[in-house]
Amino acid sequence: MFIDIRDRTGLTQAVFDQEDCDSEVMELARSLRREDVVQITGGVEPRAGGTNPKLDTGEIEVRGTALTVFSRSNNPPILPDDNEAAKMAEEVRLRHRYIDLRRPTMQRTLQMRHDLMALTREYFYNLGFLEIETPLLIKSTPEGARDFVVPSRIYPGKWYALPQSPQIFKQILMIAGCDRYIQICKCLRDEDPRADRQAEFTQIDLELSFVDRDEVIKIMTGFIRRVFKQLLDLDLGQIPKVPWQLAIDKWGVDRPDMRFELHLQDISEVAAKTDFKVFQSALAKDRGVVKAIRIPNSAKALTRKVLDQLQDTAKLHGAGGLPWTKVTEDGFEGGIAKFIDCIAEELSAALGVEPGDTILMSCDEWLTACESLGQVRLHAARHLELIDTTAWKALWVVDFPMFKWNADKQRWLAEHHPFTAPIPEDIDKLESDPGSVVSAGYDMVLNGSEIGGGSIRIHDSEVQNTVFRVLGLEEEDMRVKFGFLLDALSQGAPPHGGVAFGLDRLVMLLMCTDNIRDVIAFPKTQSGADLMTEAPGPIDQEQLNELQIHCVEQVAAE
RNA sequence: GGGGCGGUAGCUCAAUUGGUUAGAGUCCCGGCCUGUCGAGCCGGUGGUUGCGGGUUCGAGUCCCGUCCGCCUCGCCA
Repeated sequence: MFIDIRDRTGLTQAVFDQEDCDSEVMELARSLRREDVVQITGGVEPRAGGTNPKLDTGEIEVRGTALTVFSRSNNPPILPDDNEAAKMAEEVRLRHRYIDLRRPTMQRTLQMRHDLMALTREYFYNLGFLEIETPLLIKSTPEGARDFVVPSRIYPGKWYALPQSPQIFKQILMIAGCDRYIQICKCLRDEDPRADRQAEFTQIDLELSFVDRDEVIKIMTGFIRRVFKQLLDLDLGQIPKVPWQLAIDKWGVDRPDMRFELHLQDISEVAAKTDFKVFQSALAKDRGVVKAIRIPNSAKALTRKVLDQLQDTAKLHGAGGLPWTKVTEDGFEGGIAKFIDCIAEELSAALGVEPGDTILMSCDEWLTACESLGQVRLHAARHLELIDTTAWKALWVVDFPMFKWNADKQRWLAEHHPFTAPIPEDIDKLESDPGSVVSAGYDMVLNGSEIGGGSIRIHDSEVQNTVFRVLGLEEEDMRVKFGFLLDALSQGAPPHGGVAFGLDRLVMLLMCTDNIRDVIAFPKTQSGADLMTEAPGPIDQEQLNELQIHCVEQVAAE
């Protein structure tokens, strides 16, 4: 009579034999069913009937002499089995989360998440950081994501917001003389979730006084290297700083995946020598460029169908199309070959092509051309399996532009957030030429995923006012919404800066999953529902009355 | 808010041009066997085909609406 017993550390076999225990125990053991909760008393011994190499505990077994049944389980709707779970609809796993979490992988993930949090606190506490909590019920601030909102009972018609991040509070803590702050905190943004994004997520949030960009980067580099060394026994090595402009130029994204090559190259000069209208009209644009990537030995793999899919990718990201050609012994063939034959030699030399290569191109205004081809680069690499999945490539992206122009709203938006400082030499240009101002922000990127970012903040209320003005916030509006911050800044504010790391995404990387729900004990679905508790749910009329909230439209169902 | 894919037994799936009583594996229950560990053999329970309409002699299948899940664009300072 064999029984697999499982706890959070793993699986062990127990055996009940008439030679070891009386018939009552035998009978009770025989009555055991899946997921019953038991206590087994007995000796640990080498297995009598041969070992099982597939189990960590395959060489031993517990020979039961006594048995207590703490609790019986109904027949479980799903099994806590990693292989089963891989095939199962995620919906049913989320509905029965208490069973799904029993799976070995889930237990390991929860352990990993805990280890990361413990390590984080230890690392920063040792550097003199203070863990300080900030409020959950706060004032709604403009800009940024949509706020989750909580009605006030005491002030009918007024609302709290839940924090999108503790940003302003941690800056105020610096002004309050707290020097070094850390918090592992929940952040809430009422935006549609994604595979790697939840409305409710966890941040490793910190802020330091009297630092410059490179000091923050140094501390965080030490942190992330420690994380991977301690949790995965992996040395990330030196972490290079890449200016934003170079990142876009070379990889076509502000979070480059450096685990594979396929760099974007600028072929504007050569392309200008053709009569190809598509190139010519792109080059005629302000900052118009022609970019190309060379994909070695891909002529066969990149079939017409695949190229069409890549073209869809390019179009989705703003390009008009995806000019391409293949390289043969006899020159270019297919795609736009006939338009660029005239520059075949020059272009081949510039790109260093060889027969069997495919050349993919984009042409447009610089940012669009780079970004669309950057996405093509990613998709092509995935399709051709060029990504070294055992590699770990981290970098810092620095020198972001301070603002980006939003054509729809016809105004400047903060690239990072409105409290980010410009680099000192660009302060004069804030109002005269906002588009050229470089910010003191920094993002850490690991394997093409942004895992953290931050900036040196503005610690001068005049500069802060100027930035608000550039962002088109009215003077009066500023007073109402950020008056307390401006007041604080004018009461002696130290230079300060900080960073926030996405805890969930870090655990995703550590556990090698691309599903954020796998690293959160009780996650929500893509429509923000908790399938286990069925939140969000209705509330009593009495509660509504108390809050003086009247629902205009009753929900039809029920 | 837009696009794509999906929803049939507890779970994973099948079901011909619309056609008999919606099947299989697994799980579960019972029996036999058994130092088993992906056990084996025999038998059994289990279904409002997500929901609501419509077309039809007849709908899992076709049409309309709706709900839910996943991926994705917008969005995510």
